[in-house]
This record gives sequence, structure tokens and C-alpha cells, in this order.
Amino acid sequence: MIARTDQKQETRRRIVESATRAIRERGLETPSVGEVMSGAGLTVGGFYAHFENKDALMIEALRAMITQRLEETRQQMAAMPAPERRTMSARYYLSRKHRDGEIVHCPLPAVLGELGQLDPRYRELMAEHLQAWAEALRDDAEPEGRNKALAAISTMVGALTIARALGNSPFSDEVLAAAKSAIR
Amino acid sequence: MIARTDQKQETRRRIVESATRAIRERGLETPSVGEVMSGAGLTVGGFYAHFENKDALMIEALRAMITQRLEETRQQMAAMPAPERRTMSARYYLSRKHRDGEIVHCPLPAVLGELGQLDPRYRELMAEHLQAWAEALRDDAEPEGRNKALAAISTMVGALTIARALGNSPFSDEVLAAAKSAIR
DNA sequence: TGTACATCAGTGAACGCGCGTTCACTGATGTAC
DNA sequence: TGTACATCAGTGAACGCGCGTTCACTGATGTAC
Repeated sequence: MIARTDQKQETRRRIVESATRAIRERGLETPSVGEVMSGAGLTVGGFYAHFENKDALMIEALRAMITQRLEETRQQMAAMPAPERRTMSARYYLSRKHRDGEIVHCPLPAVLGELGQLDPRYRELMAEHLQAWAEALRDDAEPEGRNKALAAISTMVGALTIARALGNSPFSDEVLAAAKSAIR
Repeated sequence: MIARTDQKQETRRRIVESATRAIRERGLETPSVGEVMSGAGLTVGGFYAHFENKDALMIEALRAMITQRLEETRQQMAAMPAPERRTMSARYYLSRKHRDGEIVHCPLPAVLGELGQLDPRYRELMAEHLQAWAEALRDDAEPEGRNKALAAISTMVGALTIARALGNSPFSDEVLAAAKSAIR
């Protein structure tokens, strides 16, 4: 009798996972409920047995991505000397693989531009995430450590957003490289 | 007999202007044709006497914004010592007024995230624009001048995108200030 | 153990709505004589 | 100069379509006796 509930939760998990994939590539608004359900191997009608509405799914999926990403970042940061945090993060974040989605990539470039017009809950979630990210990146021993972390995040997000918009091209590579060398 | 043509061109100009306002706030996809026409004081039906379709308007409007912005930037850059170009640009670009749209603001934060899924012409236009912007910002005398210009653009665009997503708040102000102090 | 019934995750058709686009029409302006 | 006609910028209703959401139904699984 637990089996049926387990099955349902596993299905729900697959829907969220499908949503995260869609969000990374196409943002929060563009992916349709039907598209996300297809991506989980289901039909659209069953969606409302799992979520109240589209926003509820998208917020949960965005939160899940952000939480996981932060967890990974924290582990990486803990395993490295504080002064190297920003440069090592940039090497990963501004790689061509990250731009091209060959490794699981950050949803911020696809999502940030839409946030102004959406439910305020997205905005609050994003504020929390950015605060936590800055704290993870920060070198406590360094004066201006927090400001340098926030600036590095701005540069990384800006360069990746531009590079993804330009697609895989020499100029796009150049932007990534220029931003990488500016983060110290 | 020129009068009628003049009138029509003036109307067309108003449609493009309405589109630029919509694009800055809401990107390329979200604003509807009807919304843009309303913004120009017209009804939706007349649209297709001026443009082949929505994409044609949006590309023209984006190109117009970009061209004008570049013209202004070039004039400002010409009137200032080359080594100060990046810092002076950042002071303007990362101001709270620019974030809040109290002065005509850059469309890139609203637009970049969508570009990957749209007509390749948008992408080409954006590549041209970023190249030209980098050249305008560049200090030719400085080694790595182009790389520094591209990095400054990445930081400015990233910080403004984040700050606009966060809305008018202390944390948003902090991101702008941190990015500003990182551009040298 | 076997059978009749209850549950419920997921299906698929339908809904109302807003979109981009089309088109027959209007009415103000310009032209011909 | 005045009148009849032509032009054409803009209107508003209609279209087909995809969207988010609803809901009656199905059929596999679990329970009762």
C-alpha cells in the first residue's frame, strides 16, 4: 500500500526533473505544461494531480535546481583555498562546455530576464540564491570579499548570458575568455 | 501628395517607438502586436500595412535601439580620456536610474535570455552590436584593451540583469555598487 | 485461495482565452475635369 | 470653383492555433471476505 504512493512520488520527481531541463534551455514561461509532461513520458491531463498549477511546478523546479547547484558549489569551495574560489569558479562557469550545456548548466541566463514580469516569489527565491552564492564564494579573510564575490557573480552571469545568446562561435569564445581573465 | 506618405511614415515610426518601449521592459516575445499597436494609439488590424510580420517589427525596433545607443556611447566616449571610458560607462550603466528605467535603458537584460530560441537574425544583430560596443569602449593604447572592454561589458550586463530581476531593493543596489567598483 | 469491489494514477477530449494574422469595410484626403 | 470619383491609412471582426486548465473515464493495483 506504500507502493502506489511511492510510484506517484517517483512520477512527480520525473515531472520536476523534466521541468528543470526545460527551464535551463527555455526559461520559465516558454515551456508549456504539455511539453514538460511529454519530457517526463506522460500526457498533459495528469499534471494537476501533482501540482496546483504551472507556477507551482516552475517554482519548485527552480528551487530544486538552485538548491542542488548551491550544494555542489559549497562542496567545491570547501575543498579549495579561499583566495582561489573566484578564479576556480570562473574556470568552470565560463567554460565552453558549460555554455553549450554539455555539463548541467546554470538556469540564470535563461531565467533572469523574465523575472521582472513574474510572480514575486520567483524574485524572492532568486534573491536568496544570489545571497547564498555570494557567501559561498566569499573569502572571509579578504577585505571587500563580499563585494568581490558579487562582482564576480555579475561578470560570470553576464558573460555566460551573452555567450549563450551568441551560440557556439569564435566571438562567443572570446567573451568567455575575456571575462575569465578579468575575475581574480 | 507627399502628405499622405509622410503621415504613414510618421505612424510607422510611432509603432517602432512603441515596440522599443515594450522590448526594454518585456523582451521580444512577450509583447503582443496588439499591445504594441495600442501603445502607438492604433488598433491591431492596421499593423500589416506597415510590417510583414511581428518578427520584422521586432528586428527593426531592436536594431533602431541598438544603433541609437551606440551612437550616444560613441559620442560620450569621444569626449573623454580613453583610460576613463570603462569606469565612466559603468557609472552610467550601473546607476539606479538606469536600472529603474528613469532614463532610457538598455534592452539587453530583457532580450539576451530569449535570443537562443529565436530567429538567427537576432543573434547576428546582437553579435554586431557587442562587437561595436567593445570597440567603442576600448582603449587602443592599453594592452588587452579589447579583452578588458569585453569583460567590462559582461560585468555591466550581468549586474544590470541581476539588479533588474531583483527590483528596487537594498540588495539590488549592493550588486550594482559591487560591480561598479570592480570595473577599472 | 478465489472472487467481487474500491481506489486512484494517468489518459484524452474538451473548455475558454489570447495570440498572430487576414480581410472586407470606412471615411478622410487627394485628383480630374 | 465645384462636384464626382479614386486612393489608401486605419478599423474591427473573424480565422486557426496553442496555451493552461478541467473532467469523465480507464485499467491496473490493492482490499475484503
